[in-house]
Amino acid sequence: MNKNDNITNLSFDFEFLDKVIVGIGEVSQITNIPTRQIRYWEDKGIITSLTEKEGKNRRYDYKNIKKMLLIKELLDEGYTLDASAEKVKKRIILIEEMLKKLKKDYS
Amino acid sequence: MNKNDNITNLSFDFEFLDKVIVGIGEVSQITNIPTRQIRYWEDKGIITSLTEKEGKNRRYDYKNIKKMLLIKELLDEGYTLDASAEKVKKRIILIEEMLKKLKKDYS
DNA sequence: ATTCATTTTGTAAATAAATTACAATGTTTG
DNA sequence: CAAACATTGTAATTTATTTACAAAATGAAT
Repeated sequence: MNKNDNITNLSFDFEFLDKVIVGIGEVSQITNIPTRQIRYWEDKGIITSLTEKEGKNRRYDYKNIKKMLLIKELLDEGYTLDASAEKVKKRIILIEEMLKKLKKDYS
Repeated sequence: MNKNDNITNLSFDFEFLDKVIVGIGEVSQITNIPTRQIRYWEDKGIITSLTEKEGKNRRYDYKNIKKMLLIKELLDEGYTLDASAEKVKKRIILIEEMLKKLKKDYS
């Protein structure tokens, strides 16, 4: 499969997933997590933003947005924040590996 | 395939593509199109934002970001803005149909 | 039940980003 | 070169975000 097939084959739009970065307000809308809570999680080191590299305001990549969604699910299931974060770590590693692999295969 | 497999199977993270909305600044970073130009295209009716529904500032969904990227490609190939927009319309319809279909199949 | 740690939420003042509406400058083509 | 098309500039205003303080919830253990 070649890069340009991506145009209509969304199943493999990793370029987009890889490029996309989103401000805290939009992340809040996407995930339904209050901005205040997102900042707290970041303060605790559970998620990370691209602030330093990108600008003055927080920017989150796909990996971290996904992380938030997963943590939120586990919180709802009754896990503590730390436990959720720990559990999610493993999944995130899988996601990262898959993204890396797919990036290699389809570019 | 069920909804929760999405967690590690990124090939089918349509939920994300469907939910994601991005501010004009981030769209500009993602696409390398100046914000000024994005606003101009919107003024011309070539792309649309979710401003009215969402808030005071412009928010773009996946479809419109994709549209911008495609238009940009065609502009580089020498098409005029209107011609590019017209050409892209057809591709966008395909993208929309595919998104709709995949949403139905994998949820 | 009260203590204690964890987690979420509130808010004011300052900074950063986006909007609008005006216009100016490029660019292309007949 | 004229004329339509397209991009870019910018000042003043509005909106969003940040930080840093603190106050409430929440929950578990003693």
